[in-house]
This record gives sequence, structure tokens and C-alpha cells, in this order.
Amino acid sequence: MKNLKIKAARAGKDMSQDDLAKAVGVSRQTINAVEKGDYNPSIKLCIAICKVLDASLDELFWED
Amino acid sequence: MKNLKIKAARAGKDMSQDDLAKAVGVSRQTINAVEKGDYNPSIKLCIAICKVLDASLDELFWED
DNA sequence: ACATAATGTAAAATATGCTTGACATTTTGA
DNA sequence: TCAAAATGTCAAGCATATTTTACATTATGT
Repeated sequence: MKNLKIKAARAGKDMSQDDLAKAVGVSRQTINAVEKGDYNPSIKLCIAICKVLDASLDELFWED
Repeated sequence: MKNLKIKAARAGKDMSQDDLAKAVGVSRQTINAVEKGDYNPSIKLCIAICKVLDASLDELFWED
């Protein structure tokens, strides 16, 4: 399922998918896939995304 | 680096590595490796571990 | 001391995260 | 309206998470 929380947090920082990708050191397609939710990123990548977006793991990645 | 938080939470539930592995549906070696910290689990596995151990992602997997 | 459970570790095989490159579509702003 | 930026998506390949099997070591209880 889609992860709209990342998309929202990214919008709050005025960053494009490409900006975020470069900031965390992965490809743009990887960020796109994470937001689209069709796969299962590593915890290391999740933490890197959280740090760039000033959010916690629970805020961005906990599932309801 | 080692993840002693999982080990502690597991001890608090009186579960062996094997118990936790079966509860989350992975091999015992995977749990051992996660606790040993020599690799980088998927967010889905982290969430499964959190649910079994009644903890949050931030409590068990946020790095300091 | 002994048996058993729990843990640490290793090698080979498989599954999948992630990259690179490329192209199509949508959105944004001048 | 038009060009550029942002996003969606696909396929092939590489990197690495995870499994399976197996064995050694360390704890635990009787």
C-alpha cells in the first residue's frame, strides 16, 4: 500500500523525489517505489529517510 | 553494531531467539543476525518483531 | 557430571532490495 | 501554449537479505 506519510513529509520540506534520493544516497526510482509501497525497504534506508525529513520511524513507517 | 534492545525486549517476554523467529516467520539465524547487528533487516521484519515484542520501531530500531 | 536448550557461526543457494538507463505521462510555472 | 521539472513505470543486472543445513560453543537445570 501507498506510503503517503513520506510524500507529505517530503512536501513539507519542499523536496522532490530526486532531492530526497540524493540526500539519502539512493536512486530516484527507489524513493518512488517506497512511496508507491510496492516493496519493503531496509531499516537503514528508512532511518536515513527519517533523518532527512526530521521525522521518526514510527511517524513515517509504522503500519496501522 | 549489536542491538541489545531486541535482546532485552525478548528476555522481557521470556522468548528464545527460536521462539521469536517462529513468531515472526523467519529463521533463527535471521534473528541472531539482527541482534548481532551485522546486517540490515527489512522494515517489514522490524515491524513484525515490534508487534511480537510489544514495542515501537523507535524503541527497538532507532539508532543513536 | 550430565543432558538439553539456547546461542554463535559458516557456506551455499535463493529471494529480493536497489541501481542504471530509458521512455511516457503528469504537473508546474513563465 | 510551451518547455522544463517532477513523477510513474519497465527491464536487466548487481548487491545483499534470508533460508537451509550443519556443527560448535555456551548456558541451564537436575
